[in-house]
Amino acid sequence: MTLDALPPHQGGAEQLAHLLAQALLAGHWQPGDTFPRELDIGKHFAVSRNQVRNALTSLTAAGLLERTAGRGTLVRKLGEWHLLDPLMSEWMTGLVNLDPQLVRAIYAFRYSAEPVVAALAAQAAQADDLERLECAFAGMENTAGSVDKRAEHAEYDVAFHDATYRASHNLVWRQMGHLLRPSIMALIHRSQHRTDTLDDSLARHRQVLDAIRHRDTHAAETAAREVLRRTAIDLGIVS
Amino acid sequence: MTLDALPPHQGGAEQLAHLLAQALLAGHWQPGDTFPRELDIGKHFAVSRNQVRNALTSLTAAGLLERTAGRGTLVRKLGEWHLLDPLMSEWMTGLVNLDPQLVRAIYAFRYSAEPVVAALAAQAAQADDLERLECAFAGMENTAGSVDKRAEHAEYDVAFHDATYRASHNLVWRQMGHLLRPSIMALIHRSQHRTDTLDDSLARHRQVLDAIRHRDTHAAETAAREVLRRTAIDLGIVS
DNA sequence: AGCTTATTAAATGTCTGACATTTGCGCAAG
DNA sequence: CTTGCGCAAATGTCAGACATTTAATAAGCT
Repeated sequence: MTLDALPPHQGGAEQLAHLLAQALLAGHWQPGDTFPRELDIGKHFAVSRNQVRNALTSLTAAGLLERTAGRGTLVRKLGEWHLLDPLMSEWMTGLVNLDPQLVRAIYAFRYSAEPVVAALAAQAAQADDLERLECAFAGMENTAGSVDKRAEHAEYDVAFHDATYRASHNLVWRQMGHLLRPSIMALIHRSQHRTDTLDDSLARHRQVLDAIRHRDTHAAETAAREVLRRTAIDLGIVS
Repeated sequence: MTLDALPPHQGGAEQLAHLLAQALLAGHWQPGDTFPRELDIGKHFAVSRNQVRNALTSLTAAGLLERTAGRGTLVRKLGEWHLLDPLMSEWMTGLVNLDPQLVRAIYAFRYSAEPVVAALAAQAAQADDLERLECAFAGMENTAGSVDKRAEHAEYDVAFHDATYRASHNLVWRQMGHLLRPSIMALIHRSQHRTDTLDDSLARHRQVLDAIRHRDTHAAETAAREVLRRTAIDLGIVS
């Protein structure tokens, strides 16, 4: 695979990393392939070798590439990616053609984890946590239905789930909130956003909120599971 | 805080990063403090500015530092650390004075997560997963009791839990296995390793193994919880 | 022919010095 | 007291040469 198919870029090693990462995530290179050389990348995008090296350092840290002196740069397979690296979430967000295997894996994780997280949140939530949750839910309500507010709605959706993870008051769970963004963003492109499904989604989210507010761990657990059942349908994972 | 208290190092930006990271994790600098400048670090350890920059790049990616041109390098607080970065696990492993808040947070995560993971493993485990689990468990048995095999025993302990995460056959859960190593290694230094507690720990691990082997999700869930109750006692989190 | 050993080419890694850019501070004019 | 200018100090960037590792190739010996 060559670099010719990639769009131009404008300034900064971060953007270059973003560009190359999205190409890798989209499967432009097969695992095991040799990635273009530093100098070639520099020529193609008209950037210095330093910028290229900085970008490739990020990709290597994220487990997307494997570099060894003399041999070159190899593309690693999906199983080796560091999915929990915050940079990965950034790169995955907004990517239309995310590997279905990946979407499914992240969903399966959320389906098993979020009920537990919601239960923890019901135990540990403070006043500010509830405020965040309510604010996010209100935003979801206000942006529901309008077609041109779909992106905004997704942001509130992300905020709601992120607030749930934060409310667990556990450092580890909290950082996992990064994974939500790409998962929820994938919803925008895959779901039809019919009115009745949106209402259903809102109702299930409200039950999570209420359960956490009433400190009902069991209800929070089942409500979170119900939200994700709705999500699975919208993602097309189950009919 | 100065660099004078740090041990010398020998070659490689990775080792330098390891050294500085452990100093940061041990709390040698307070959050908000300004970290030594690149040139000073280079002088002190007799390495080039390149090596220093490479090391600091890793620490920055892990959320330990925040660098801005002109201002300098600031130390970030514990809540900002990227605990899920594999490098962090490497750095935390073998650190004697790990922040109790961190040990507790990781333990709380495991206590809520591992029952779910064990249940998933009971559903999804294949033949090779069972083999890994049995091999690790056998290693734990063989190295129990002997004082000079404590490190080896811990390795088998890590392998057992890691095999459980792997057996869930979920890409996200699997990567979380990194967190196990520092958590379990902390056990070595904190627990008294009396014979009866070791026997008890082994018995509970065996129940997890049996439950997964028999594909009993509920039993796996409760057995994993029992293992972690034992761990909590050994960690001194509960009496 | 087959195996071992130099040689060479090609890629990433490293060093060095200079320069660019950003930030915070001091100082002076208004 | 505020504003603006300029200086100093820190990280960021660049360019070029060099070092190191790796794989392939050719030479040479048995």
